[in-house]
Amino acid sequence: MTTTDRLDEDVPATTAPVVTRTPPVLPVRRVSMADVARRAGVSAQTVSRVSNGHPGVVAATRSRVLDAMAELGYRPNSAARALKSGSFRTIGVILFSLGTTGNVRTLEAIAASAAAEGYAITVIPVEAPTQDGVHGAFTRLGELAVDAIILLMEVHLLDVAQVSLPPGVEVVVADSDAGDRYAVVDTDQADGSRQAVEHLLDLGHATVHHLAGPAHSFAAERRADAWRRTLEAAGRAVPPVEHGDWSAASGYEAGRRLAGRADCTAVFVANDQMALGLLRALHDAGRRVPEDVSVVGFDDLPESGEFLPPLTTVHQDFAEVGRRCVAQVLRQVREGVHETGTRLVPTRLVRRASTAPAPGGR
Amino acid sequence: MTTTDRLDEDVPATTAPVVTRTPPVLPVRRVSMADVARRAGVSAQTVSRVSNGHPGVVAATRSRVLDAMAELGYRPNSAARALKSGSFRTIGVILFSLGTTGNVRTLEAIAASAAAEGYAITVIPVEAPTQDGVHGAFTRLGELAVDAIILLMEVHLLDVAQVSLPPGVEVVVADSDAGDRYAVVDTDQADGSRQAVEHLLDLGHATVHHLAGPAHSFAAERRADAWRRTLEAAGRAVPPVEHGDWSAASGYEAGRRLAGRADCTAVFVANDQMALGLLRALHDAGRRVPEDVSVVGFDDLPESGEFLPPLTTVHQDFAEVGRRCVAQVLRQVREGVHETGTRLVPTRLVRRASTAPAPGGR
DNA sequence: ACACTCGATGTTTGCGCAAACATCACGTAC
DNA sequence: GTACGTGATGTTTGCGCAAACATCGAGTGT
Repeated sequence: MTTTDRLDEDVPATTAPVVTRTPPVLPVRRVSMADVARRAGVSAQTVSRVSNGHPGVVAATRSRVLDAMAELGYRPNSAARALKSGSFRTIGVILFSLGTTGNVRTLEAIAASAAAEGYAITVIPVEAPTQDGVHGAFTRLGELAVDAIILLMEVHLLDVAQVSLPPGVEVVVADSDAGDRYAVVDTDQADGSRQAVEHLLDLGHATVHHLAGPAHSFAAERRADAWRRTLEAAGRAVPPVEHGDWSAASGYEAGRRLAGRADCTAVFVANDQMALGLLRALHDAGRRVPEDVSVVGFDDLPESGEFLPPLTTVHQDFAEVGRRCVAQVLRQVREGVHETGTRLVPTRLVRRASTAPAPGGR
Repeated sequence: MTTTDRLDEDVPATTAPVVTRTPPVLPVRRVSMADVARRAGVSAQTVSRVSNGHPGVVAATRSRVLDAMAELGYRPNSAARALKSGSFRTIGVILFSLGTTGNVRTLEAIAASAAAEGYAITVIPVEAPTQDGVHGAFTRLGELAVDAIILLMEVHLLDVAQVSLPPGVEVVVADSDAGDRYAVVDTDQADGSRQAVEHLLDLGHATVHHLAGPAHSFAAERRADAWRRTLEAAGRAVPPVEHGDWSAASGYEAGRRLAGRADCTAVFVANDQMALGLLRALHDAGRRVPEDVSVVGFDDLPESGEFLPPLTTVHQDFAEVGRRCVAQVLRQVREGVHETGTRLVPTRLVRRASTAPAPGGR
């Protein structure tokens, strides 16, 4: 330790755990339309009209009502409004985890798109059933105050988690395969993988190894499938697949195994985080990237361009996926139709410094 | 290009943009308690009692009602319930961006804690006012169907975004400084920074450079302040500060500038993403880490252990921050008290491979 | 000058639910 | 046998809002 003490005394604002209480302002019944109406000397209906911007209220009356609203601090009760209108103006997003970049970025786009449409987003994390018997509070999703649901997970996991979607609520699915039952919006996993593998083959590599995601993952399967098909279509050998769990640490482990294979000159990694770990494993094993081994990732994280070396990867347009999910689900809600089928969002390869011609050519 | 065509034809499920429509099932008025009551041959009130698990319903009646519910697919209308009870069982989380790891991880913990308490989370992204005049749909936060709000941003940004918190709603703030007005839960930024700087000084570095976050950020200020104080308390020179915007790319830029300073043997970086870019900049400049330059980050991302080299960093317990936010805000809601004051969540230094004794000792 | 139109505003009503209160059928005490 | 308690169930009511309908007054055409 050096000489400084804790610095707390100098920064009282953040460190003093002082708790002041203001007395419970006792059941302050919230001001209702009737209160505003009384104050403004009009009927409740007129307040409603002003509140909703309906026409047919003369300017003088309108401003009198607005003044009353401001003085009383009126804010409409959305429960009552929802009860009347039957709509909550809210979309539920069900997901397993916020731990993956894809989910988060998609959620962000969903939230932004929904806000632009005047909808709020309710996030519903469902727990893996690995937890002891106690399930999350949302086994009864039916009670959620949402008009529609976007499922940001694989459909079959719903069963695993022992939750069932409420009937009569519109659903759009991302990141899964259920185009026969639901409207699905997804990244074009297959085409992105094809681009990645072809890029490596074009560089002269005899074949391409693959570090896949977890076995049960739909996205991981899609990417591995497309990798295999592309190799087969080009008449190349299909090396055994390595599996990770999407984490950088699992990428490191798999990378140690791959580094040991002398024939491994090119790796297509199913996401950028695992690619990060793989890069470190190759570095530790003395295999240079890209001189000895070329690496392509999948996702294009904001920081992938700062890896050592900057990572060539498949760019996913999470924002577009989110936007389309919202557009689709709102269309279903508004038009009252239930649609099925899959819409794919294109991907594109971003070439950086982690890929190079095969050592020795071919 | 190699020989493969697009693979689409082989994977019809994900690629066929077929849209089937089922006819709008016309105003399917949702089944209400009255419907269930009629079916079960009881009164609506009895249905209500069963629905809420109230005692005083004989077993035979109860099961008759439950059967009717199941047959009709009844699910309670949360709008009506909220209208009666005055509570939505929902907490709003207001944030600027889901682009920072801290926000996301905290949000995740908030969602999990809230779910455990039977509360849902509504995410409200507010837009930076840099957008042309059009503000988000949530300028009128007052209409949100929430019982309380957790503010995951700096309070003063509310003004910047021209939104104001609805009166009468309980608020808890994270990642900001407003302990005089609100209950605040925050990471102990100052102590974490102190640990980082002292660690570097203990390793024999004459002083420590700092790559700070954006100037307007509260967290960035706190970390820079503590860095400066710790150096001053140890009687060391305080080098000029570099600034980034939290992104890895900005870390690279700042790293290029720092790499040019011969006296720079130790850098405390305000977050791990910038540290990633800084590592690459040092590498590109031929400065070895940790032999020539030691680097300490802040956050401890899941992948920070896979950087090249694995990053020594300050671990933030985002999950604990989230949990405390929920606990605090629910306490305020349930007990009807408004509290102020700040609670700090401790941090700890995680030592990995990016720090080493100063070159040449001192 | 009269009937009539039309815009501004007020009144009634019911959304689904759950407290509060009412009723009803038993059983028990004396 | 009468009175009364007890527990199960039914009835009434109103939460806050906004459609639907009612009313009212001022203008318009002839």
